[in-house]
Amino acid sequence: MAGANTRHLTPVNYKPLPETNMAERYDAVTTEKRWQQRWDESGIYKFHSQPQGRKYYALTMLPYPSGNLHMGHWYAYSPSDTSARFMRMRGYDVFFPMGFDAFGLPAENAAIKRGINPKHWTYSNIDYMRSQLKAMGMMIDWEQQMVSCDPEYYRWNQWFFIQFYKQGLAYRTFAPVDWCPSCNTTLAREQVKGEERVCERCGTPVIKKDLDQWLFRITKYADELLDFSGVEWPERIMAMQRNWIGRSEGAHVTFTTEDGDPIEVFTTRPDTLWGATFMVLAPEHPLVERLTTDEQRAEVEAYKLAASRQSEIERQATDKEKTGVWTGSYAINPVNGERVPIWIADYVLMGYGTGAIMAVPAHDQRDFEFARKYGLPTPVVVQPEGQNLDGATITEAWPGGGVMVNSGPLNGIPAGKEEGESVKAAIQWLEEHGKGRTAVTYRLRDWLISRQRYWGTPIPMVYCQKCGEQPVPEDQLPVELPEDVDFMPTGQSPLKLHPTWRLTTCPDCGGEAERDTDTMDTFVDSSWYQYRYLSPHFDQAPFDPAIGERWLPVDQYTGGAEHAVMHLLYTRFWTKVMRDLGLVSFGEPMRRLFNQGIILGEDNEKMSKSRGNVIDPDHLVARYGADSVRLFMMFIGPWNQGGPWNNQGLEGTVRFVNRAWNIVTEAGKGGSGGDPQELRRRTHRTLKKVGEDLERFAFNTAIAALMEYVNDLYKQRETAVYNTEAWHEAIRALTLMLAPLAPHLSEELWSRIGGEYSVHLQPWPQYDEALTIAEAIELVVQVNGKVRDRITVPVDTSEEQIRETALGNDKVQASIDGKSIAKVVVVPGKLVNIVVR
RNA sequence: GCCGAAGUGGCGGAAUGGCAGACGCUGCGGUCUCAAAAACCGUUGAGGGCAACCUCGUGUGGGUUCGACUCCCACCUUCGGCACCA
Repeated sequence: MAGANTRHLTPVNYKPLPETNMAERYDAVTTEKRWQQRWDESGIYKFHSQPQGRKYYALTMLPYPSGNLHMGHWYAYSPSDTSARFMRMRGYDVFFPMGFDAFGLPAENAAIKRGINPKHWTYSNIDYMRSQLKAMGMMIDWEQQMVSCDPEYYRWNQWFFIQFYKQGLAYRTFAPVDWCPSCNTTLAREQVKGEERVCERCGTPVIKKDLDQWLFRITKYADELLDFSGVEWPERIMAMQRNWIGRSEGAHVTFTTEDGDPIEVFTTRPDTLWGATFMVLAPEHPLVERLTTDEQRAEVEAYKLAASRQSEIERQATDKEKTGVWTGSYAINPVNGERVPIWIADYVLMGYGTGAIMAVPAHDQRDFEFARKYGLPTPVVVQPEGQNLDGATITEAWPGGGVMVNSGPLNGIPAGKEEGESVKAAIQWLEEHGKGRTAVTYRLRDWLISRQRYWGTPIPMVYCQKCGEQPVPEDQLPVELPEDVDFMPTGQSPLKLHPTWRLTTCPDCGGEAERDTDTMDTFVDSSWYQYRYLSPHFDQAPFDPAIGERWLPVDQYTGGAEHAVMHLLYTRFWTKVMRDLGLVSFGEPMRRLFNQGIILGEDNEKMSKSRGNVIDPDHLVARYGADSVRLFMMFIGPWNQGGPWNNQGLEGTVRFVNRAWNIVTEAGKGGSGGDPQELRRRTHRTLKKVGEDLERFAFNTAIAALMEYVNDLYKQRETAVYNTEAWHEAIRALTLMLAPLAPHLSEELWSRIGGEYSVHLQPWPQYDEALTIAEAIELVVQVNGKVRDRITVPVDTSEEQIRETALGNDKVQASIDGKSIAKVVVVPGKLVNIVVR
């Protein structure tokens, strides 16, 4: 760190202020406004399309323009801005852009409820929120802003859609899909949350509908999305994505009905095939119709009807008793030729695997419960070591290991998935006999992107009676949203009800055709916005490749963890497609990710209007200034933990701002005592600590260190070190260290001590390692691990000398009390531990 | 059930093998003031002692170590995600 390029602090710029009797109070509110204006005018945050030196792309999740910045925004943005400023002082050319995720339902709902035009509503919100963001003191170049509802942005959503379509990555299908009855639109599987299966944005339970919908083939990238090599993301997010993708290895096995129809099943335990005594199909399985015998038809139909009427939640309740109905038919177990009855049951889902399973009741708890209920046999084929399970008497399934029994060629092989174990052997046998093959399934579904709403990107497809579906030619993009639309929530896309918009001509034959009237999921907008920031008005491609080459990818992304399996998965997918399209040379959009926690109300509950615990940042800023609010956001605790707001806690950082102001601007009395060298040590130790803490996003401890430092300076000011060079160095260092954390205060202080505009263009002061080392150090002296005394010794004291000093210590002698000394542990710089018996 | 995070004073938290509780809030005492606010100074884990000091203490129980909030094993609790996923 403190190498040849060390920039030592020089106190030359410090001009002592004239002594005044009356201390000037810091007026945060007017000072902040003044500097914000100056920053704007002087363009110190201007983006460089050619980075000056090492580039650092710091990105934070963009807001939805709801019309007001809340505490959550402050909690997300204060530290990310501080970090960006810090990196800039560390010598990087930092790009820290901001934009608006401007498509979405609230705009449309405002139109429905209050008759306001969604576009006007959105843009006036954006104007207001931009002024709020400026009031936070963020380091944003607003020239680089992107707004997703601008045609110049969503034009490229449409362009991407067409590229996806050409690559076979976008396709339309008619299928049962999740529908939110409150938002009146379909949702992607990721956007249905929890056991209650509720809509991600409004919390309403979703229902199933059969609809024609566009999907993106994210499943094609499932395996690649499981690979996180080369990125530094929180373990939690990677685990959630892995979990969501749900890769599961096993085999496809083909059973045959007595009529000769194949039924394919997926299993992770092909080794237990010899213990399969029945099959179960999902009630919706297409073969059920043909398999059902006349005698069983009434019962099967009744069961299917009942299953279809059950809500998804009821059906998927894990604790529900298993139910099912026999179809009347049998299949042949391919490994041993046995006849096994084919049942239908709602615990088998059409949406996973093949919608059909082989049931091995002795080794799968679900199958076991089902078999016991309906009197089906439960033969054991895996015998756990040292036991002798009997299929007739077991009371639960044995899913664990052991040795294969009653399994023909597998007998005697140890059960397991490893090389030389039963699963591999079974797959080999199946492949050799043409009865099955190794297979992988995923829980991940393709990304459904059609939305039956107005305020989004029109899907650039037209439907011609003669030529079928046709993409809109790229030179006709964007397909613009019409403004004269009725916003009645009918459950159909408002665009469908527009008298003329949907009528167009076929790009192929020129005949009459209709546009797709759905719009895209707004998560499409945020899947690639980080690229658009680089050149928000570029009209030849989604972004200017020359700038992209210099600035991409994002070095540090920050945002909430709630996007783990939505936005953060989609944007990884999108980047991989962009790579395959030749637009970028990398496959991961963000090298590092940090998830901030959630700021809570004073009652430790999530802030909400209904709880009445919402704290309005604007009021606080108007009263205390933005710096104090920023500082408190960062001081609460580790950024990734979140935590409760506390109004009195804010007073603490307000006080700190005033104390920092006072120590820099107020003259001290001086006095006797004090050691300039000791002060320099404090200064350089603080520089080291604060720098290291900001580097690792430990804003809370960085601020604590600065508080300690200011407290110390208050004491030092009344000693002879006041107004020495060491003092001036300290004041200057303090001002610079405050710059990323409290940008307005430090700018004002910097100008007061004669610094050249701007403090935000200054390099971060380097500490001098040699100066951080004390001449004398205090060592703890322990006897049997208990602290008995502290001794102060010169830093270069030998171990032998330390040992003797410690042993000679009065208190130590008293504690030893004649016992024999077994061992003396000396840890240089830390302690001495004397072990006695 | 599986995966992940966390458990430390009255509160937010600090310490990643070496002085537990930095820093801040709250409370208590004081300076200033006619008074209050602000500001400043002191104090604030529990128990004991007139005192110097002593004992206990980081969810629980074990273990490793000269030494454990920190590492290992088992468990408890809370939060987040997933889940009849075959």
